[in-house]
Amino acid sequence: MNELKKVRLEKLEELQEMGVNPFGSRYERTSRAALITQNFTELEGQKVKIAGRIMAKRRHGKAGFANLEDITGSIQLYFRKDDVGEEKYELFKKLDIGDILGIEGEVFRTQKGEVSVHVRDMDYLSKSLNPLPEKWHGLKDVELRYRQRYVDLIVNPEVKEVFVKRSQIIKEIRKYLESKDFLEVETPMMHPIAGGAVARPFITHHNALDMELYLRIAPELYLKRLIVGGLEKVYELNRNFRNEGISTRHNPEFTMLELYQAYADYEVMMELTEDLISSVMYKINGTMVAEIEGHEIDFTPPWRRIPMLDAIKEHTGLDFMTLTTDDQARQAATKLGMEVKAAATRGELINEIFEAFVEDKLIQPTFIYGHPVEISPLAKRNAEHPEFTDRFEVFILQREIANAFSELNDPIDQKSRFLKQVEKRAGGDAEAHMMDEDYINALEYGMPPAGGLGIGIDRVVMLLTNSPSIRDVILFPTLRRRD
RNA sequence: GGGCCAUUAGCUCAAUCGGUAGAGCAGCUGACUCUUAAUCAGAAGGUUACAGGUUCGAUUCCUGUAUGGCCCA
Repeated sequence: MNELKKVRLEKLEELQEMGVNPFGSRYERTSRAALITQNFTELEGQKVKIAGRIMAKRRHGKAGFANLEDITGSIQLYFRKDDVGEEKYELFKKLDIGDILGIEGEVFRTQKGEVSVHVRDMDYLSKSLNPLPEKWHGLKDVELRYRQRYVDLIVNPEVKEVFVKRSQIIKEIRKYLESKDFLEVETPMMHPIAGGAVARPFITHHNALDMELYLRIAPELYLKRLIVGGLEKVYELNRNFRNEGISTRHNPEFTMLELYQAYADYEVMMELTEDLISSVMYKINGTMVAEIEGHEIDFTPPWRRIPMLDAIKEHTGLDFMTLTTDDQARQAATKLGMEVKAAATRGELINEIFEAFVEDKLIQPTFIYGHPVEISPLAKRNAEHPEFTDRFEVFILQREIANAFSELNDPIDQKSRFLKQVEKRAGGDAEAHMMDEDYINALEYGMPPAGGLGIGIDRVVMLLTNSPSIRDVILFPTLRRRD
């Protein structure tokens, strides 16, 4: 144990010897730190009771100052031996930065003009035993910041701001969807069959049922069962789990909004997406244009809409309207310098070329639509070009933000798509879809045509808070355990 | 999974060519009844991530491990 902690433990004992409980209980506050400054004219000379954490202390012999912080901000405290008495002044002298106090005193303004509380009485609410990081530089070590987010939140005010904003963003999304009559539902997080996305799942085990379960990779198939059931407009805003690598844009558990609207299609979803994200942007930041990582991003709708094949043509010169066979596609991809698997299909290569040559060019909000059917096993085929689907993804600042499509409601086509996925799986693709007979069964009862949309909430929060890493918008990001 | 980088006092950071590991903040002792990164004086605080190796001598060079960061897959 380090010296600093020992000193604090000794102080704790001294407090107890003085008859002071270092870990107090309920404290009725009459005001808050920042409110005192805001309402100074009404509060001047009035008695207030506040509580919070001591973040700075300046002592001058028989008087001194401290700063107390609560959720609203900071307020200066003024202690005078003559006013609080010998015993309480001893307590003030023993105060450590980090201690949590209840304070009673009068509001006044110091000679230098700072609104402060002239302390008359103080209660210990919690003695802090661990020393806090430095007041000026805060906590910089990113590993410590993630592992001990509580310390990060205490000393780095901008971190608190990000997570307050995150909460506001999610609240605004819910308000928006409620105003459009969407019903918020909760579907299982533990799935007997992991479906609805291309990803590897986490596996867990139910003891009583002696059954393997998967943490969900997406709620999609359950939400569409509800569309079959007639709920018409549903959404779920909650966690998904994918057993994949960790990066600045990936966390194994992440928050996703999925919504489904009966009798709509992917074009309705485009309108909804740009309206939802831009209006939340405006509500949160008061502007449609944001400077993010050196780029000026304009969220004003309508956003650019461009077919995937046109985007590829724009950035590589390749026209896949004329490259119609798998063979031609493989040759073209090889020419671009890509490593091409012998069995790669045209649709798969279109997707790979898009990811390799187009994605990182997409800065402004852009709808990319018309994805190949091979990589879209749950999306409706395009009426004119059945090898493509009525699907889109939204990219902002090179990041995939949303994914949506007209939902495939033909159970026979869906079954054959599943079978193709099962084949891929058998061929070693751990991300390929599993067969879900019950989902087919649901579709066989008849699912109205519907538009579906998924939005990566963490990535939206990253954009709206100008955070370069997903770990900056997740309170407790996944880390390796440290023993 | 691969590449590069980082790890030094509670925190933020130094340390020349391989030669006794330093500072600021915090903490401790003392002075100070309007300071606000308070000031002044003094003393203290280190398994240099961990395990090896090379060397008379390693924070420094080499190997491995751990954790983290960035990039790539």
